[in-house]
Amino acid sequence: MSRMGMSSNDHQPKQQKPSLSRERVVAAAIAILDGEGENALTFRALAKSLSTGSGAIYWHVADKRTLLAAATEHVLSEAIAQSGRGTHPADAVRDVALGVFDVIEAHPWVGTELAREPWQPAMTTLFEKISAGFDAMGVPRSALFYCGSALVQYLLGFAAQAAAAARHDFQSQDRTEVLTTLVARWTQGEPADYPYVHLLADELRSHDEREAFLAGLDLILAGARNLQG
Amino acid sequence: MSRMGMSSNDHQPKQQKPSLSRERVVAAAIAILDGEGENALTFRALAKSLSTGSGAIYWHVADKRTLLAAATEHVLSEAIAQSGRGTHPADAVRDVALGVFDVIEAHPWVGTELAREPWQPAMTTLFEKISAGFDAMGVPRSALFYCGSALVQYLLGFAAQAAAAARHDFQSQDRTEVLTTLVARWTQGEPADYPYVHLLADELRSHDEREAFLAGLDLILAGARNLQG
DNA sequence: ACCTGAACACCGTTCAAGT
DNA sequence: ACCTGAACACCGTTCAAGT
Repeated sequence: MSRMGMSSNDHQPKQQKPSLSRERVVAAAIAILDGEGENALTFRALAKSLSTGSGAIYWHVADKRTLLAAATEHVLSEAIAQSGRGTHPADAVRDVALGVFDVIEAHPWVGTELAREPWQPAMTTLFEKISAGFDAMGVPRSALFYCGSALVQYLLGFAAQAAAAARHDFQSQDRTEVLTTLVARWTQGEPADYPYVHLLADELRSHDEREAFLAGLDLILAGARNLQG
Repeated sequence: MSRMGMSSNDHQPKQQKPSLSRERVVAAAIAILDGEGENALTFRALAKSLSTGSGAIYWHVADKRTLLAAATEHVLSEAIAQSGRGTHPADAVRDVALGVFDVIEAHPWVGTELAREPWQPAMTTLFEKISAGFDAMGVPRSALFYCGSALVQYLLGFAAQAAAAARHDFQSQDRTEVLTTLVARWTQGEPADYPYVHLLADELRSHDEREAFLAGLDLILAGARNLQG
């Protein structure tokens, strides 16, 4: 018990690089996806950021699809596992959906991945939770499946849209202008034929994303409540 | 035996190949997408099917993203333009959504494309139509945007799921088995923790796709009706 | 068991050269 | 104006060879 101090650290070992592991690979992939965008994730870039060869990565993950799924699972599973609180069942369902909303806002590439591969393991946990919520809300057994599916689809649609928006913003910064140009191109100089689209464009410029998400969610919840007993 | 007519085939004109055009390129792309799947569409395959060089295609379409968008637009726009009939406004909205449903069932790659690039021109027309429907249903102006967005997102989520399912079916034929294995992997031998997921799996095996789609749609319509002034 | 990095089999896209 | 097809700059993935 003598030996105070940092004797174990005295002669610091030469900066030895930590060995690879599946977790480190996934963590590095997430860092690239978050920091440089979806297109920046290549096995070469990943190998460089891990100071290794591109072939080494294949020892820890089967292929790129698996890597993307693992990255998605990593950021999604915890959020979903911890969500679902709320005094009323409908609040619990809202809380689960908002958990996914927040993850996608923070990591838009998760939206892309969910839109391509909806049934990640974490989404199964999500389905379980929201089904339990609908059940507690009094939705009849026979309609549980429809309600759960509808909510998941609403979520996936939001994921797709958010991811596409993030991709576009990534390369042309000016969100408002992009939108105006887009609507103008759509309506091709006949704005009178597309009054609602122009309303959409105005709302898109001013709306609060989270609020709109919740409003859509509430439509489904109201529809589900409508099915009670 | 030796001489059965066929005189109409006498001195056939020399097989002169028709010149390329944007429409022919898009049509050939659709044929490949429908017949051989999304992965089969490459500029080389396209060039071969058109008996030309891969570089020639670039004279008619800017790049692959544009080509995919044009193909999507081609199969989607007509369906959407002709849809929206119905005596009651809600029926009209249903009819528009079902139009997209049918297109995706017939061309699953449209689902993939919509999930990646939601705001194709045809989708703008769709938004216009369903907004008009909600308006006619009595939804207040301030909620039109939410209702339209929610319906579009539900549609996009369905598109993503249908496309993913089609991709999986494409390479492993046995739909039922794929599903069972998937659910088994998700629930990792603790089926008691995932009762609703097992319900989902059972329903997925037996449900009618169109009916489920409509049921989810009606949740949103019911929610919207709930907003009536 | 784990890592290296060159090599392979593709891609989308470009472009000098042809008609 | 339109087409050709080789060439370029990437990819994901493999694999003999190293430790």
